[in-house]
Amino acid sequence: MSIDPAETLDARFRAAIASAFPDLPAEAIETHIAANRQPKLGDFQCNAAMPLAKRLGKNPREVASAIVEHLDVSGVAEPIGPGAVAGPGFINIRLLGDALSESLTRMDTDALGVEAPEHPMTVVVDLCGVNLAKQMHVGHLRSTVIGDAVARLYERLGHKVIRQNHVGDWGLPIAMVVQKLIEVQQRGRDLSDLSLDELNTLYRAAQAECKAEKAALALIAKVGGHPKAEAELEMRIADANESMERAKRRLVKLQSGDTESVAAWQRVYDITMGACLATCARLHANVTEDASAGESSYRDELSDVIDDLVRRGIAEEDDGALVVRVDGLKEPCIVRKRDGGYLYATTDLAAIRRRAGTLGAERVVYCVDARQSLHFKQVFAAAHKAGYDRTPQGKTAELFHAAFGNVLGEDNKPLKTRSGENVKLSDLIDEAIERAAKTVAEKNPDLDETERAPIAEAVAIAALKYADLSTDRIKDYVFSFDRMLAFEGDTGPYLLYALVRTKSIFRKAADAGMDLAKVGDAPLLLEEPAERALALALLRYPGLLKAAGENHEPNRMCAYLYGLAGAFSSFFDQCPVLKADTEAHKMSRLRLCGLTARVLEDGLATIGIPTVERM
RNA sequence: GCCCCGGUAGCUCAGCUGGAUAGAGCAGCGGACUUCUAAUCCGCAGGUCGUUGGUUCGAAUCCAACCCGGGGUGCCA
Repeated sequence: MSIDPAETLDARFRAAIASAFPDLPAEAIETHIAANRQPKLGDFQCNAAMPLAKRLGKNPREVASAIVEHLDVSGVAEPIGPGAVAGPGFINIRLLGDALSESLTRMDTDALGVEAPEHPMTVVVDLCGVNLAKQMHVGHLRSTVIGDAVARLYERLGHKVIRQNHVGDWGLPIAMVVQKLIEVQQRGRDLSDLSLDELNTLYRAAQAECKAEKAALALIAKVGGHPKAEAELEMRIADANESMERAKRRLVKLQSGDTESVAAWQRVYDITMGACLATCARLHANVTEDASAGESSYRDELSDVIDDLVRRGIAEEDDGALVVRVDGLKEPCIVRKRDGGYLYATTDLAAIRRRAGTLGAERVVYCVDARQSLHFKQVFAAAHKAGYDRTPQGKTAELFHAAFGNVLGEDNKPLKTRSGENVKLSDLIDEAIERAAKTVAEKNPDLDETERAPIAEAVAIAALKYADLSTDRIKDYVFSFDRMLAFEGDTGPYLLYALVRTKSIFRKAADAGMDLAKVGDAPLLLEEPAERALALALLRYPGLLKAAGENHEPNRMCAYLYGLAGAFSSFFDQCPVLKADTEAHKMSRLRLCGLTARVLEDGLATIGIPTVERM
């Protein structure tokens, strides 16, 4: 018997359907066991009769009756007679209290009922994706937070995870800032105390310098502008062109390993990554230096990829560019520009080749902005055509784009500062902590200063991450400190609060001199509706974890944990623990508290949300 | 033009891949605290699930068309 009652019921109903309809091929049997929508009617329901009736051309209620007649749920559920068939053919199921507590008892292990996978996979998770010379901003929040959660989910399920931070650390834009940095250095600026802010300023200056206003010139040429204005614009374009030429020359030097260029590049890299990894650490996101696999790391593989694509006839010339055409997509994947330069598609192909071919990834999950969706369709298809998605064992890796939407401001437009700039992630974290500290101080004045600071930080990060993880990935979401830190309702702090209450009661019990060593073996008495509801919620954990992980849907874990916390809060409200009538009830309820605590902690840790002991 | 993604309560969002009377949280109203941490719980009210057709025992969910919003769309990333 499985820990999950739904699985046990699935097996029993499968058997019943098979014996009721012997002509039905085994693979055609679907039991459609689901949690009952109305707890009044039962814990679970079987919805198999209706589709089966359609297939067999019979009356669904008669089919349901036939299933019930052949059904054996002894030891699992209360007897199911013809009266359990409702509506068009639903079969309502109520678990036996004993079966419920037995299942829960067997779930109460270190693994919390999560079984090791039959075939552990190697999974590469592409996350974070910062760019050199730029601060981490809200654009990186989701990739980092969701990516880390996806990675942790796979790890928790027992797979091998390799995180890859596909740092934007190569190409012309980076050459621009390197060029700029060297110019500044030549003017006597000592680079030893260079900050990321300053680098960012240099980056923007370089971008501005190189941007020729060709569109404006074309317009003036067409409409006819003031000759003086035109002359001035032409001069600026000449300057821009010159800056661009310098940047291009710098890129060539960088690519050829020129000492001065590489040193400057390394400086840019170190400063940016230092700040990036520090921010990831503040976010409790497991992104470290050894996850870094920037675009620069593929620089020596690009020409090889191109040669290979050409040699094997996978890519073809088109209008001077080199493209890979794939079935079902109108737009081909451009892998080399007319001027011979490579594109991000080229790097991404090399990345897939390395991830599947060298790292042995059977799955690669890209936690990247939804706007890249066409790009990934093209690259995935091109990689498949070229066989770059093949593992050393000859398997075809599954490539997923775990796309996500924008973070919006209260005005429903992408979140920006008042001056229209990207919001720095570190500023966002600072403000969240500041606000959380205020509330924590308000709600629990008993905490002293040294205790309060780490709690405020955890609460803030939990609020921030939960807000990002709890909605459907693909949708945009509106960022609001007030809502995420409101400490009421569906928020990170609510979950932490529920956990804190499970912890607090153990401290109280210890103070009262109870023997807590025996709690782990206490028989579980599930009598009150709130106890049953909590038990049913707990038992859903292993199945939920698997579904949330394999489908890259952290929001399902959030919804589950919120439901569990709610079930616990109701239980806590309705069932006295330390003041229960009998010793057996005290112990049973303490064990429920302990199990709830561990599932909450495990679930939160699995999506990268920090927890606290008290708040 | 073509392609992708969204549209569910006043607001912010779920909806387990076709199941019963569409659910939460905020906000509103009404209850429960000399507390096992009320950052909570219980209840009330709030909906033509963008629109119109179709598929079937049954549709927020699948199909088609259209409307609105966002994004992408051959040599930026």
